Amino acid sequence: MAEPAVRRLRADAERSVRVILEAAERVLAADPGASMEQVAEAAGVARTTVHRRFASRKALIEALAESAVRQLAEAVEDGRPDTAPPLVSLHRITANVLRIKGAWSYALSRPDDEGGTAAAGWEQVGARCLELLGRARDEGLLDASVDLEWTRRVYYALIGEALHGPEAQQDPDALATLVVDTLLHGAGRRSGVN
Amino acid sequence: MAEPAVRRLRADAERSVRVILEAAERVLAADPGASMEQVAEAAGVARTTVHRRFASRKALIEALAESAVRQLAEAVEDGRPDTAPPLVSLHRITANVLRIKGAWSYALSRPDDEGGTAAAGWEQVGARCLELLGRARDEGLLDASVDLEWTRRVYYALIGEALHGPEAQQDPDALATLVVDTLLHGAGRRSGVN
DNA sequence: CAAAACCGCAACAGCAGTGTTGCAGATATT
DNA sequence: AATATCTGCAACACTGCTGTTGCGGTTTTG
Repeated sequence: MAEPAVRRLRADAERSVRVILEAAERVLAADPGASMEQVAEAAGVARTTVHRRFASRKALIEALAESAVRQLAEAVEDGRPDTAPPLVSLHRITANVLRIKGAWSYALSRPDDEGGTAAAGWEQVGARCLELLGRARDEGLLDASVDLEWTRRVYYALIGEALHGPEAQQDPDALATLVVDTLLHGAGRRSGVN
Repeated sequence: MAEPAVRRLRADAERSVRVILEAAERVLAADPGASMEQVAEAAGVARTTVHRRFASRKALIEALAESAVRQLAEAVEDGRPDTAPPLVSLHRITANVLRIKGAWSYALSRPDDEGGTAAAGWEQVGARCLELLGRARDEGLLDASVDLEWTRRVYYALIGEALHGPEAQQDPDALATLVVDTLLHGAGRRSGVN
């Protein structure tokens, strides 16, 4: 079952796939409507080669999303969301995800695509995130009255926002601190309570 | 100066413009790559009529953005951002903006378009928002150490997020409360301090 | 009511993007 | 070294969207 259904690709072909996916990310992030031609050019490859590796434009984008969401899921798991203390895990995951999402911003920009292999990955990430937030709430890190779904969406939005402005230049840990801090305390006045 | 450079449109033509803009919002919100044909059909109008009123696809989208941003600016001003108490103004503006942005989500989805008439409107809205937040900080509503730019972007993101999920069905005031509350306090545990 | 403006309809030209095929030469695999 | 695979290139058909023009009929305006 672990063996691929199709015969394994030759080394250079596999490299082409990688290069094309990376180029697609760059080009489509700059212009979501960009053509296969532009992707091919950015990859330093002929347009026909792109079509050889990916049956259609749709297939390319789906493959891109799947590749990225796999890395994202890995980034989440690396933060040990179900064993480490919630605050620690939250910080680690945030830093990891910021790194991945910075590199694959386009590929990860359509979580709700319906009917793709990537959808499953998104559900896993979403579930893990909810578990973590639930644990955080149980341990008193989050207010008992918060809506976890809403909190998760706010968390996603903060991550997305942190990657856009000038602060995106900061090192990942500082950024993660900003995101987590904002998520937990907002912008209101601190009452000396940490 | 106040008189239009072009001769005033006939009543039915002006109505066409409005109908087309509303249809464009609906159609493009569902699919940003939708064709003029689809817009025309949704508006109950021939495709050529769309082209008669808007020189090009680009012009249509620009007009749509401008119309929406004008309403947005109005919604902000209605909240009296520079006279009312910050918290009151913040709540009112949030409710107003949620209403407008709910109706024109596509038209308002590209604040940084560069080189359009709408850009000026966006700058005005952004400036007003910053002023308000600055006043809120001066009066102790926001923490003295917060970055106003970051706070503003978080505010925008929260508004955008509030319009997507299930909570979007709630009445505008409850929604505004959720947004403002999250902005000020985040999701962390409340320390009994209001 | 008469002029002007607007609309729908049909037809057209043009263009850009997609996806396919065939072949000759380069590259990896055994 | 022999074979299978991959690539670039050129060409092609096809589709869908844009933008334009002209005309006959309708609606607003003054």
